[in-house]
Amino acid sequence: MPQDKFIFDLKHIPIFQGFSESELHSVKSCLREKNFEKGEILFREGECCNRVFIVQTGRVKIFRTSSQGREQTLETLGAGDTCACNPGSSTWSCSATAEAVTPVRVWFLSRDDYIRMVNSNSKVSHSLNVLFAKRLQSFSSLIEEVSLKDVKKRLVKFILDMLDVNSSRRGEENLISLSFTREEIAQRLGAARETIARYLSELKRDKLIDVKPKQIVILNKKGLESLLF
Amino acid sequence: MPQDKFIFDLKHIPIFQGFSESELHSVKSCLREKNFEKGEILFREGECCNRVFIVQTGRVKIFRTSSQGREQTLETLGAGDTCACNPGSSTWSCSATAEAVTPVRVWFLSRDDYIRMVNSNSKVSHSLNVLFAKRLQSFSSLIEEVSLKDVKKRLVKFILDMLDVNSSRRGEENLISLSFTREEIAQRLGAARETIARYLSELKRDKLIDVKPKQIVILNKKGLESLLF
DNA sequence: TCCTAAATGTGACCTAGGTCACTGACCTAA
DNA sequence: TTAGGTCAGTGACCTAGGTCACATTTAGGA
Repeated sequence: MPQDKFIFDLKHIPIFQGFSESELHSVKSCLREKNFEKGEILFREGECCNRVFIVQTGRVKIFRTSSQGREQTLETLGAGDTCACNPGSSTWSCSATAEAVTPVRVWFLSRDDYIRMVNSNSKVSHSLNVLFAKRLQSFSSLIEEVSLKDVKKRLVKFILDMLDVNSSRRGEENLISLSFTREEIAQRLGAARETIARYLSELKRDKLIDVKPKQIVILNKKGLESLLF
Repeated sequence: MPQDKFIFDLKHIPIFQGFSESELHSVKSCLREKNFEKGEILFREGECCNRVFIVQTGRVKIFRTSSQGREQTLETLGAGDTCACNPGSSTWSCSATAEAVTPVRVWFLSRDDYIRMVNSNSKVSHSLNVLFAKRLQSFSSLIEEVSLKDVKKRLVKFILDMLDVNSSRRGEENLISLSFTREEIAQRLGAARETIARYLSELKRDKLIDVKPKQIVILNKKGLESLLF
């Protein structure tokens, strides 16, 4: 039954955790679906921010651009992630740009429905706090990394983080299947593409990792970890 | 009447905006006061984060430290500012360190009282949303600046921002009374003390500003603004 | 299967800005 | 008044990492 499936899906979106069936039904009535091609822009920095997005499938990067065209990725959204501004903000202008890195399917909510939802259900407010707090945490780490750590450390940390995310599969504890290009990694770590390529080569030369197309194999996890300090 | 004064003070704290008298009274009953000397630590990165602070007077810097001892300031809190983590967080460990830059007087709230307050009053949740969203906005700008802008641009932006903050006094539109040391500016902008001194000299040489002890005079605002792009 | 475009590796070069090492200017306490 | 501490300015030096240029590999389409 498609109706039930919808509610089933919603139930697994973090921001709707703990919602009752009836609350989910009222959420459902506001949601619309939309698809974006790879490379399409969901919203642009400075625009009026009149929608809330929830990613169903695909990956979205949120980033800022310098006047010389360099990009810094602030966060990468995957399935279940929500991109929402503060409902009470007077300005409502987007502080960054969002681009589909792969084909993307999202649910979205108009600004008015969003405000209505927040006001009518205090659980939403609570969920938003959790969402914002997590984002703050990750922004704070990003600031520290970009400002205080060198690119090699950032890259090693990135690899180890990816390993944690990927380590679900048994028997492949040391394998990362990489869905990011070097360019994407560079933008996320605030570095140049070439620098990332260079350090990957260096780590390979030092027998800490092995680099294959779309894959990284960890050869010496302890060795990598020791580079973080 | 000191009692009334207390409530009067609370009414002007952004996080308690829109609270009724009785709500403020219940807030009041949880708050305790504490003083910190200049240089004292309010809390340290990694510690269990078991208090919420509201600054009454003085200035507090929130920062992270690299393994080599360099600091990056994340934010500077002044009178009325609140420093609170997400009440629902499972971990509750501070992601940064807070230090009194001047003598500081704060109100604080225990973790338990904080959670109780958030649960019993949905306005608090809403205030937290606003607080977090503002912080996200400023973190996001900080990431962009540190990662994509050179130090000179960051410094010019800092000067112009200070000018906005200070421009309340008539007849002194072009004067900034500086309560930050070069070191503090450097930490906030993610640069070295010497680099800040050098660029200040450069701006002075180029007749854009004049630098006096504890003061900066803007000589050519348009000229400064044109350096931002 | 081949062909083109995108993704990657690497060498050469250059510069922003960090670090070190001084000097001088204040300020406060004895 | 002086001595010690903090703050600020500046020169010398060095290096992480950005940019440019090019060769090479990989991956989808037709």
